[in-house]
Amino acid sequence: MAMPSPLPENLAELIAARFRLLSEPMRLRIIDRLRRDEAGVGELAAELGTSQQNVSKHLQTLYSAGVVERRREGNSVIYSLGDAGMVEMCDQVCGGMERHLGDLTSTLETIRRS
Amino acid sequence: MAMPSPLPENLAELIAARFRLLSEPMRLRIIDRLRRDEAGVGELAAELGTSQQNVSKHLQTLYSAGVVERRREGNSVIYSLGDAGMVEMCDQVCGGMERHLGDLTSTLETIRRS
DNA sequence: CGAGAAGACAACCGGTCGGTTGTATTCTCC
DNA sequence: GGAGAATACAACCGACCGGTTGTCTTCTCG
Repeated sequence: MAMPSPLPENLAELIAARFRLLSEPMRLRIIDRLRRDEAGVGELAAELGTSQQNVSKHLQTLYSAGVVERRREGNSVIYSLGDAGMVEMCDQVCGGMERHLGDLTSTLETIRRS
Repeated sequence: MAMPSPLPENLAELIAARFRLLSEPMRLRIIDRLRRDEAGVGELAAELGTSQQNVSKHLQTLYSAGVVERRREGNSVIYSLGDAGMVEMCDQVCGGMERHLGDLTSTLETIRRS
């Protein structure tokens, strides 16, 4: 897919919003967990070591963006990944970091430059 | 590249920081502009319709993360892209949006769900 | 050397957002 | 129907961050 050039402001905002979804560690960890298997809110909260409310809030964000699907099962709500593209992006950014000579080097580099 | 699972907190933060770089419209527009050709700070500011200070600040951010290279040329400082992976990520997120039935539909969907 | 151009740096402000706390809603089971 | 479990919703707070304003440094050129 070709990006229009110069990138219009409104399109830039749409793309930025997409990246912003993945710019929070907790959301990345939720996606990573759902990548292996669907799960309920309480289950996610327990495994990720945070509150039910926090997980619920992030799941709302991801659901509004279409990243995640949900389905009611008895008293629970089961969430699962609904957008394979997001997982691909996670993998790609990992590749990008590998290209930067590993996490440690990248981190040290950031510190050195700041 | 395989992602470790479950995703450790510190690695999640590194990845999130990477995505956060691309989560701002102005930074995306700077990258998009540099994609075609290298440019100086004032040049970028004029073309993108913002202040010299603002562009300079964003360029510092991108430089610290290794996304952008710089070189002195007389009285100017010329910036250019130094990380091809970032451009690939921009293209991929565009593909993801196309998968969502286009920008308009995606936007309407977001509004409807909020 | 003095003037002016180009860019970097610092302080500040207002909005956004992640996390917490408290509560409302919805379902199950007895 | 009542109790309790699972989840969503709302209000709040503190931190972070984008943009602006002001200034300092560095370079060029006459």
